[in-house]
Amino acid sequence: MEATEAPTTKGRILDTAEALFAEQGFDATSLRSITGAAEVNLAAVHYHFGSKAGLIEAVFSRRIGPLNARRLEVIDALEAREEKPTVEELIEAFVAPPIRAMAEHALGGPRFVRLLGRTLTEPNEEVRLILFSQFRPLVDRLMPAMARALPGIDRTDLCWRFHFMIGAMAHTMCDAERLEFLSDGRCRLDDPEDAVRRLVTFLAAGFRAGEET
Amino acid sequence: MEATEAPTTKGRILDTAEALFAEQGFDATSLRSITGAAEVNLAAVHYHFGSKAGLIEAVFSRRIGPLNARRLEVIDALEAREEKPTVEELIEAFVAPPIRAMAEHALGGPRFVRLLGRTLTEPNEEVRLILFSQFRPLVDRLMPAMARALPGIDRTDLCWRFHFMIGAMAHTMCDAERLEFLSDGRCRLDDPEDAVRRLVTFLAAGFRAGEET
DNA sequence: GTCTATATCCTGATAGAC
DNA sequence: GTCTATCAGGATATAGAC
Repeated sequence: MEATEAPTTKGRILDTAEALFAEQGFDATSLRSITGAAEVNLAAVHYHFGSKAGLIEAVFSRRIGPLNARRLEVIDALEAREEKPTVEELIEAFVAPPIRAMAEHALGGPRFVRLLGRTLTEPNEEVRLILFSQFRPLVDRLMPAMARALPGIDRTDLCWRFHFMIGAMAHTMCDAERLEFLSDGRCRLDDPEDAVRRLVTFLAAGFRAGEET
Repeated sequence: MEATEAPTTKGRILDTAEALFAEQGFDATSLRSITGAAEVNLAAVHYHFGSKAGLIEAVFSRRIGPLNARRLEVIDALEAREEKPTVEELIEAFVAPPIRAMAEHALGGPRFVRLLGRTLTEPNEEVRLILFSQFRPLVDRLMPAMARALPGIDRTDLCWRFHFMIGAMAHTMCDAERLEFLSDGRCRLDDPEDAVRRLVTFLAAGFRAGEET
């Protein structure tokens, strides 16, 4: 599927909805503002997606599949290798794809990444369920691998730390403004590799805390 | 000011709005649903708060003041002491009050904490500004103290790590459900002291990563 | 598939009696 | 301070022509 599907009506709606949802949130974005900006008729939304909820789901499923596929590819490669994957490598496999995607048009760019990050703390029940189901297979692959990489850390701690990791990652994905604010402009999010490196360093140390050596 | 102000109309509106905002978000919560649940007249909202935006601001300012005051108290005590505050102590001063507040009626309990956590990634511009201004003095006290506690970490790294800390904390505050989901029920948020301990351990290790010893 | 026109409902806000 | 009644506008969704 194309990154930007401007030619077709359906694609234009998806692209515009993604952008407006990311900027304003779901409830604050009306179908009228979407169809207006996309220069498409209001009724086209209901024709192609059935309802607003259908459109929201479509916006997510278009991007999350490829994103999680990329993470799983990296994990597969790491586990097929002879040496055991390190904590750093596993964390990077999880954290890097969305952050790198901020610079990649094909995965929705900063617009979608910000939307995804914010949606990780979204109250809307429908949206939660979509994300839960999409993330389940990923968590089921990653958690055991992390456990093997960190034999000194007990399972409960591992879960807590995984939770903290999601929080740090989500916040990095969606709140470049606050980062600039509290660093007085010192830190910026324009170099994804720099951000990934700093995040992985931080998280790996956190995961290793108290490890028996 | 009382924790729950059910007797007065104004207080009932605040309590109910806090609860509904936390469950559904700001846009999805209508004034009618608030006044309905509070068993108060619709017009009372405009009489007491002027507008919906005024109500939102009131919901926050009632709680954030005391919460940040508590953090500053602890930081003051740490800095008045003879020995230099440790990273762990400073992190706890920042992170513990909201997590402990989940068990404290006086600070709004889990309702408000969840609301605050979610609002840290809120797109609504007005709400962002309220939070930014309330957090500025806290950041200005805490960052230099952290820098003194971690002389081996450069300023830019410190800002990034502070950012990661906010993410981990916010996620812990607002997403107990996902924590249970990904831990298959192993981790629960019902013991605040346990959560604080785990979070502080994780974050302190992250902050110390690569420290010159 | 795309359009116009419209149905139906809900939103925040206000005027004015009590 | 609290109420009723209502305004003006925007929301999602749909029916039906082309």
